[in-house]
Amino acid sequence: MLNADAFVNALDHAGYRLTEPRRRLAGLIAEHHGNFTASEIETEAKQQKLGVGRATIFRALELFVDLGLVERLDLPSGEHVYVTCQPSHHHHILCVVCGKSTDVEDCGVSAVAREVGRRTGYLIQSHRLQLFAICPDCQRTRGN
Amino acid sequence: MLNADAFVNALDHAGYRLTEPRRRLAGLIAEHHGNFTASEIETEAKQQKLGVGRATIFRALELFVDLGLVERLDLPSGEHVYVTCQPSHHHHILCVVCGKSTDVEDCGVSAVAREVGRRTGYLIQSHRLQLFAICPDCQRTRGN
DNA sequence: ATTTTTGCAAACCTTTTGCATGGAA
DNA sequence: TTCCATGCAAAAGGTTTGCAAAAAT
Repeated sequence: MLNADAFVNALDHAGYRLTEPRRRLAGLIAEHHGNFTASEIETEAKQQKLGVGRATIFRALELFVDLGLVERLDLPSGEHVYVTCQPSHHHHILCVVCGKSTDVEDCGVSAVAREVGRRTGYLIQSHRLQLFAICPDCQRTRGN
Repeated sequence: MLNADAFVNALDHAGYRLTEPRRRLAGLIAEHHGNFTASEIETEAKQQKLGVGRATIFRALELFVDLGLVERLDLPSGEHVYVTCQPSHHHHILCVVCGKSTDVEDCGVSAVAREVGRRTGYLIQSHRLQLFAICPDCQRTRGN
């Protein structure tokens, strides 16, 4: 979980202007512990009368993705969701109940990728692993 | 690579009607060695004057996905592409140059998923691995 | 001052849906 | 003949873009 300052600092550090809309969106995003969609952000911004337009939301999200603070994931349903994350190579595990997302370090996926490359003759450039699961909290709640 | 008959047989076996639009789309899809988008299929259908509507294309693709003959993947760009595949659990390796797709068996990913589950306390439900690479043919062609 | 950023609205693209017609079983 | 499937056109989402106005440096 990142706080709003992390976003603002990253913007500043990368030479982007620290505008009010960006600060407000940083605040909104930082409040999310799970995944979120662009339109959820839009709805929240509207409810809280933050006065930021749709386009600005998409532009800010793209910016945060570029800065590596946010990642866009594709659910099996095809829906696009965003999650905040640390800016390093990693994978994501998503709770299918509450939507919470956790970063996962490599855990051997790279080795698997390398192995597949050897077997198939493909020259692996990159890989993505997505895990869908039930988080500890939701396991307790639902008695699984 | 599946041929058009495989699609037709699968439809028949599952009790779906063997209509002309479905046969034609099966033929179109079978011609694809790499990935393809719904709108590519639409364009091709239009060029070849197959007389199948957009809606029918989406409905047929959904059907083929349900039958496990086609899978929908999400590229990092967010674009949705389809690939033909064998109906069993597996992963995909996509050539970033020519778009060709190859099925990959497990190769240890399940073990990784289990390991992650143990470490994080999440109860893993499913996983997806996508590999982006350069296929042997394209390696030769480009002298990599 | 200068340049970036914003909001708005419209455009765009992909996918879905309603419904009358047509075709398979 | 009875449903299932199709085509069309419209609707529905989600995302991007053009541009003049506003804000940050």
